[in-house]
Amino acid sequence: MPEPIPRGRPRSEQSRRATLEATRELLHSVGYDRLTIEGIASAAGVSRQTVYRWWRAKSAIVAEAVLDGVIILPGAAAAGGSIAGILNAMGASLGSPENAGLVRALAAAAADDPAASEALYERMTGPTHAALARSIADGVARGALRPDIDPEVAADALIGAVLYRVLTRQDSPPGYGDDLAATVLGATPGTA
Amino acid sequence: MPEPIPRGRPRSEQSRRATLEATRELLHSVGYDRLTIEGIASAAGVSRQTVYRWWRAKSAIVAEAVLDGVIILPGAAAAGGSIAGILNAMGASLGSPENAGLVRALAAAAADDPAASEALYERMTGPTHAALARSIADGVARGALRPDIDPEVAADALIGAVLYRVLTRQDSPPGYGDDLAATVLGATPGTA
Amino acid sequence: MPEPIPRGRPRSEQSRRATLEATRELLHSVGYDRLTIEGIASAAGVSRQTVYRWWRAKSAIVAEAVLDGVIILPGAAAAGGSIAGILNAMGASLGSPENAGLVRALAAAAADDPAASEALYERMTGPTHAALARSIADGVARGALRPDIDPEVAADALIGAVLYRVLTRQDSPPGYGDDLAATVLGATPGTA
Amino acid sequence: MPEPIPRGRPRSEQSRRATLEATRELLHSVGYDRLTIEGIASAAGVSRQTVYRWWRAKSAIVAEAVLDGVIILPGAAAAGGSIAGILNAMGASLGSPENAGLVRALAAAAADDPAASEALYERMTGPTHAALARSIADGVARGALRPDIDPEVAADALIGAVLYRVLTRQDSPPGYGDDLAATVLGATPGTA
DNA sequence: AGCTAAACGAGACGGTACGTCGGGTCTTGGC
DNA sequence: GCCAAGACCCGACGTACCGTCTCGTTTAGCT
Repeated sequence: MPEPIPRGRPRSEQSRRATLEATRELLHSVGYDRLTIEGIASAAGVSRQTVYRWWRAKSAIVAEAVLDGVIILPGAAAAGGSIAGILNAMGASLGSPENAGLVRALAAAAADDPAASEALYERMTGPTHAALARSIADGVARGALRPDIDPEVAADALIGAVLYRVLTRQDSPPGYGDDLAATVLGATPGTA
Repeated sequence: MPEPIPRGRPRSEQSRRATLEATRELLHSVGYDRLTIEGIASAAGVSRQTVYRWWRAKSAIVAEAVLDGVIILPGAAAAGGSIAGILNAMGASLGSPENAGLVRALAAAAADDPAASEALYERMTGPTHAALARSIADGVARGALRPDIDPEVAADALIGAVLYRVLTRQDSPPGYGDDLAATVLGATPGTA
Repeated sequence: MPEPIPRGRPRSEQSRRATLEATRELLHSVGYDRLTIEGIASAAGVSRQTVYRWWRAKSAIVAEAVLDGVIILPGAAAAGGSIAGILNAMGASLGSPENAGLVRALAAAAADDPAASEALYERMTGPTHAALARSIADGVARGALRPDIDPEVAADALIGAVLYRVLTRQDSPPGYGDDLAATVLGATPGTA
Repeated sequence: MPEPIPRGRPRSEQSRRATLEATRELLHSVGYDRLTIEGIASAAGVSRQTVYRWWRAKSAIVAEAVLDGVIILPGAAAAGGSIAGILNAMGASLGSPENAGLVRALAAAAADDPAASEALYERMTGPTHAALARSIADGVARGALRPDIDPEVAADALIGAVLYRVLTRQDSPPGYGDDLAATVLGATPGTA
């Protein structure tokens, strides 16, 4: 049994949560570049040492916050829905300035650290990507979508388009999700 | 005449270039997060004060380096080519690890500062986007592409797909540009 | 009976000794300033908490180590001998660099904390001082020493001279004890 | 000329003085052990970095404060006076609790760092020692003092006696200087 | 040629955050 | 109730950069 007997004072789950939530809060308000471990600790009411005990860098805290579901972005949550449903959920929520800022912060975290990048992929874009690809593959199989569509690549394009607009700070108009689906898949929302 | 008569010692163009080039170099080697003004100045053989005299923040230096063409990414350069040509140029060059790193650094800069974001858009993705949209619109007008394609949105999707793969650190296989064009536009490279 | 019945696990004498001996060791090797409770505990193979349970500060540990005889300096031990004998024993042993370092460490401890100071006085310099004063008083009474000598003050001067040379890091030459006795008491070693 | 041309912003003499004076103040109030660079900087109204730029350790600051005359102890100042005059000046001033505390702090600094030790010797005890030795040698030569007195050793004994009483926290009674001179030199104050 | 004015290098300054060390306190489980 | 283990908050350490501020020096255009 490789399970080590726990010794000493157990780790405070409350401190862990407070740290992750403070990180989310600060990511919202100041972005990734101005996010500091000092600031996280003080906002969480936790000592700096405790933060350093459990995380090696600010990107690692962001990664865990994402993996833990403390930071949630819509899209993945709508994984069970239709293609246009997912896209509209993404577009709508990312349209709000605060969520757009959070996405940019997460992109910066991903750019900074491969581990954070992987965490983000695993928890946020990955599931959405998979859901989209599955729906598209299904549509292709049913003959409802063009046969020359590669579902994986199409999912890249759908997610990428939204990401591109957020990073370049272009608002996505209300019906953007529908337009995107129509353009990429050659499908009106209702048909897919 | 709002043009002020230049007095005193003129600004050193050499210092300006050295600063921008050192910035490009460091963006390559350490990324945006670990880029420091101190480091730029010392790598450029320029005093810190001179950097601060001309730029307000590191993101501003990055922005000017981009606007000035000191930092160049392929894609925009291939603006005159065919759709698949542009995509393959982007995909190929971004496939190389060093360029991918540079793209991630620029994405972080864009996430950090709206001004840098705008500069990047104006000089890097914007022209590519416009070229793609023009070519696509042309194809649609000629009847070579599906009529339900919105050229602007399609260009978002094409660029976004590549960006998405770079940010999530997924290598794009050799023929990815072709696949992408086929999937989004329903066109084989040769026909567009 | 004010003697409380001891309950629970008795205090570990081994931990106590190990702590005091580790303290002596570290006082030797790093001095008082760089002496840490953390270091003592780990060198003694004892938990930090156990140290804190029994001592309030590092100076208290030093004090107890002295009182307990774990730290011994010559001089007091030679209390039964002649004046010159005591002085030469002090001079000789303090002449060795390691003992001189220890004396400086103890002086720093004494400077830091009145309680440590008192412990040192009680166990180390006090007995030596008393022995010297007694011998001197005896010599004065016997007419072997000048009558205008105040034995207490003379003892201050003898001990102080050695201490002064150690603190200012001046080596005491071999015959320094004799010179000192001759100068202060007007006596050649043999006559006292 | 090995004189380097001064470049850049000149060092602030005010910051230097403020640092040294804050050090003296804190040495008085908290002693050497609880003296911190953080505390010095904040008491001096100077940034921590500025302190670190000029001094490598707290003992170095103490040393410079002594060498610079920011910390002054009587004795050396009375170097021109008679033997009993010097001793009484030392005794009287060291008798005051605050000065005694300062002496203990300086002793701890000397114990901590050879460089500080040397500075203290050069500026504080050294001159007093030399003055005493000179006066004593003079007395011996004039026949006013016993011929078997070694002036250097006698000076050790006189200074050492005072130092010993301060370190062991024994108050020196008013006439202690006279007693000391009489005991060590066999001389009443008036005769020397 | 001398004067004026701005850019330049050097480098000190007050700061903020870094990542680490140690100090004391506390909370577990085992003895 | 002692003890090892180890987490906790706190404060200081010494370092790296930040952005600002003098300095003396350099390099132009204008008298």
